[in-house]
Amino acid sequence: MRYIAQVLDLAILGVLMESELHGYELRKRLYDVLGWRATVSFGSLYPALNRLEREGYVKAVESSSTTVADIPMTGSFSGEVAAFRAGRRGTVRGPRNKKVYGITPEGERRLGALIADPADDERTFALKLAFCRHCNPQTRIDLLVRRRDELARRLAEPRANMSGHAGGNRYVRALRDHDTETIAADIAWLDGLLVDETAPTDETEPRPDGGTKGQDR
Amino acid sequence: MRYIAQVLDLAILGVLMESELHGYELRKRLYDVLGWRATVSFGSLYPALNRLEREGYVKAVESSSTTVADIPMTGSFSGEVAAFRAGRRGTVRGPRNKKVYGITPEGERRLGALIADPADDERTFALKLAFCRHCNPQTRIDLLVRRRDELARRLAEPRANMSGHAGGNRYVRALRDHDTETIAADIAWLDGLLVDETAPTDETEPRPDGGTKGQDR
DNA sequence: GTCATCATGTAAGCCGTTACATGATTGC
DNA sequence: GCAATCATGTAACGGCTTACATGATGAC
Repeated sequence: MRYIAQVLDLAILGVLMESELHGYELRKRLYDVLGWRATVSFGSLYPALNRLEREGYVKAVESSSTTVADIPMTGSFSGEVAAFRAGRRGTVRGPRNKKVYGITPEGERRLGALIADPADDERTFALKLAFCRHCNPQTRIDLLVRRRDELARRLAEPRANMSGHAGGNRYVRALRDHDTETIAADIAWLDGLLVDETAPTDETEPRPDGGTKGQDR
Repeated sequence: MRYIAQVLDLAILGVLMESELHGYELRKRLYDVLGWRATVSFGSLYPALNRLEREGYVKAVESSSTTVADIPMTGSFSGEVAAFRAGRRGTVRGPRNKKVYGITPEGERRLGALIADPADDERTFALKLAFCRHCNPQTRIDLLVRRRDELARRLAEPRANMSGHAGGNRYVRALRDHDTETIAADIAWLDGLLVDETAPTDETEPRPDGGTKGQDR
């Protein structure tokens, strides 16, 4: 079975959707956005970037104005010389031998497809939600509902009928009870997001009174 | 770096500590105890059992009285014959070609060492807690404190200074806020467990007024 | 000139999965 | 007899990590 929704693809395309970045910076950004949830190592990040480039979803760009912290032209020449010396002439490289990637139109479509793909788990859901503003409202609602249903299913499942035998000790029970509460809270949160989603407010940010977080929690 | 605290070892030794089981049943029990958290596939379970047997932590036992649902002697003979016919004479097998495992004294020590090992993550923590009643109080407290500290660290970390650039959209914010709340709830839960742990109540189960769950949440 | 950090990559291996294969037992 | 379930295993592979290797750049 071929996985469609891979964590790395989602993560990379998602952050590249926001801005052009090179691998090293991309990883940091990913951490900023998703914290401990997405600790991607370089050993998997760089091969993934190369693969995505081969597949045409991202491409190396001149590290131009769009990049966040970009030293305009100082030292750029020596950097280029260094890159030249290093024999890296095949690809587009920036000053510090950086290779800045941008997302292609195909990549954008791919990201949309990844988010829309109904096969999601713990890891992919967070990523999909983080980047779901790039897809249409219905896909977004579907994502939230799907997640909600999955959590509801977990709440409903029998789980540990500890009648009679050892195994139902206090620690297992504590764990199970806490799970139940956490899942219930998650569902409430998702319901809140769904309300926001169906409410016909404009997508622009300000709105001083609580929109995402609010009174129902 | 050699991992000490492997999920499978913890899970297998932990449930075998409760009762003697064969692989198939063990997996179900594991699900009962830990739910979606520990979905171990047979493809990894059986090799792991064999490995643990080689290492002397578990051993095949006569599927005797201790097993939960054990058909005493009916059809047992034909089962043995079948097992004989199947050429399984090397090892101890039950009626349905079952191989029932029990934990050895070395296995118990191993389980204790696994629980005490300070390298824990999301997956191992739950398992350790589930089976921690088999280890001494201080190890248990250490485990809880370690987890608490880790979560507190996550709460404290800067995470997403979204000043200025795209990336701080409402969905990322919703995710981050929800994370914060979940972690805070987890810490409160751990604090509750720690209070229970330090309070000098006996470990026996009854105690009508809330012990594990309580008034502070 | 040297150290920390930035930056990119490769190789090996771990931990686990899915898919497949086999056979026993039970229920109908 | 036949299907569903119980029960155990193997083979292939997938995704990700750690450890290693290389080099550029900036700070001092």
